[in-house]
Amino acid sequence: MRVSQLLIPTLREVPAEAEVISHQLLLRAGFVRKVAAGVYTFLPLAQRVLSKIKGIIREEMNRIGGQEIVMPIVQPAELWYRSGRWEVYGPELFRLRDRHNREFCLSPTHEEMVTALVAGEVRSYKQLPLLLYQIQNKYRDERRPRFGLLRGREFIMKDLYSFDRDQEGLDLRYEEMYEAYNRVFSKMGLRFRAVEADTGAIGGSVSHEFMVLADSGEAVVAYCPDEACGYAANAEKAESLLVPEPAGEEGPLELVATPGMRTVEEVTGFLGLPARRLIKTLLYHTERGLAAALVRGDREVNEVKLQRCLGVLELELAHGETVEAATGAPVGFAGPVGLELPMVVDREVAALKSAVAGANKGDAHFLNVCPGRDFPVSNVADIRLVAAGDPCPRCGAPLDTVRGIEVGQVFKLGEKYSLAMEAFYLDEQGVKRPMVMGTCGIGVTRTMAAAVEQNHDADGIIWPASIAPFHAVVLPVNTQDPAQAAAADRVYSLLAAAGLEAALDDRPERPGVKFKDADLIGYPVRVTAGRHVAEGLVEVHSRRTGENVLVNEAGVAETVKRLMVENGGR
RNA sequence: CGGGAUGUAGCUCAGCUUGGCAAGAGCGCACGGUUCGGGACCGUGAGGUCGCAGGUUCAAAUCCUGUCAUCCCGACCA
Repeated sequence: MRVSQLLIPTLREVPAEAEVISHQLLLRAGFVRKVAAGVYTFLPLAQRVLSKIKGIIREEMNRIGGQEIVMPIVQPAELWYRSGRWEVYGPELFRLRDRHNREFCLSPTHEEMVTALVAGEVRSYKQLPLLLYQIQNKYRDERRPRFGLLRGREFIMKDLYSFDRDQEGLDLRYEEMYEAYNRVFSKMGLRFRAVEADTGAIGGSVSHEFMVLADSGEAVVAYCPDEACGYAANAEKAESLLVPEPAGEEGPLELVATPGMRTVEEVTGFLGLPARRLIKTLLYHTERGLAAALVRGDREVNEVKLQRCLGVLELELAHGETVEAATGAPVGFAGPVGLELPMVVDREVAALKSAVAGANKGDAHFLNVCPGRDFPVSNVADIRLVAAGDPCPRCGAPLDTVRGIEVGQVFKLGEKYSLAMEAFYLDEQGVKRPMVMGTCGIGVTRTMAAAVEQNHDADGIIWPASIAPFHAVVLPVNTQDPAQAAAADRVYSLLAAAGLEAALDDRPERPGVKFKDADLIGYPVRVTAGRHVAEGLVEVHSRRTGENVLVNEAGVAETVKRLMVENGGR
């Protein structure tokens, strides 16, 4: 395609609204334009990248037997009432009413709809397993859209739903989806890691997330550096081995004055004790009232784990006034002794022999607090956040952490939706059974942005060849020079004949502009027809490695292919 | 949801404190010319309801009130 005819509005300056690098580069390189907060138009280059990403996904979904369908974006509330998620989903669900005042929502996901479809159309075990998927717009009214395409309110997602006869079938399906996802992201040329994950709002039991590794990622992954072990989990979910801590002698409960000592640092500094000997008591507000969470002073609460443990939908750290009203002491002096609230005790706290804790009284703490003796430890659980250096739950090696962008997730849903939507089948004996479901999703637009986050330099984007908008750009240095223009045209035709997608930058711009744009847009390979055309040679340049080779026209296609492979092509 | 900031040409921004000549600059765009291997130069020109509404005033981009939008930070670790 001729660049002079393409809509590629590149920008010299960084738009003021863009903070993260993928957002800046996608705007500057002419891939996207913002329409509203978290809502974007995809211009031709972006559309080409998205097509490549979708193509790779389709190949792999089809390979495991997936059948592509398209379901509506606008969904009747009735479907969501049936699953209970009309209430559960909260303000993130885009809700609307039609002229008859009937309630609808814009779909954030399609479990209800696809299950209702299958419930109506599938009757027999002979029709199972069934895998349906779609690549469709999704809507989430984010509390705060940000990071450009990484957290939008409208985005493109591939979602697949599997329907099996039983748990064994689901287990098999899960393996297939997991492997398919590994192939998908490998083919995209991205550095990624599959990690154990919490199942969140969609519900279900087992889940893995696929993380594109990038320092700018929002998610933290804890992983075992021992390749043979291979443990890796989202920090929201990650566990660690319980290490018994020699934690002092039992002694009589003692009240000490700790005037103005509110924080862990202040209290431990004042008393001359390590933070791991302190019990931190956090009060949380839930829809079922207040609850207390107890972790060691040197630890942080993992709210995802806590929420799961309490079995609540809302979980928010209580405000200062609430804490005072509940404990009778200002913030900083809460403790478990005598506290009349449901309590979740972290297993490390339960393991302490003697500790310091707030006295529920202003400017005072208790010494020698003994879990079990001075307060009940009926509800013990792992509710702490892992940290780098904690022992791996599988092999004990110190865990490492890395940041990532979640681009895909695989779930086992089980029978939750098939029961709610009455998706049953008859087995060989004529017995009615609920289908057992699985699901997996890939954020298509987010993957594009994540690819940029991971693959760029000071000059612009460096697309992996398999998802690049074009494989190469052919760049005549001086379009006024008939020899260069003609050589560029010939090379462009040769590349097309070799099955390569090339763009021809035939704009009558000065060379500097075209070179800058080529770098910014991130074509994996650039073929320059310039001063060496007189000798019958053109330059082939790798965007990623900077490798530059002079070849004659007959060798161009082959050289481009070689450089593409080195740049994540296939 | 709480806090902060911003809104002036397609983009980046100045002007606002202290109201007052015709509302500006750079880039981009159009035309002419010179240039042509890493975002050229000269000349000419087009382009703006100063986010929107109301108010104060002889006079508002500038002051006041409201509103909308966008961005950032936070959403409490006791």
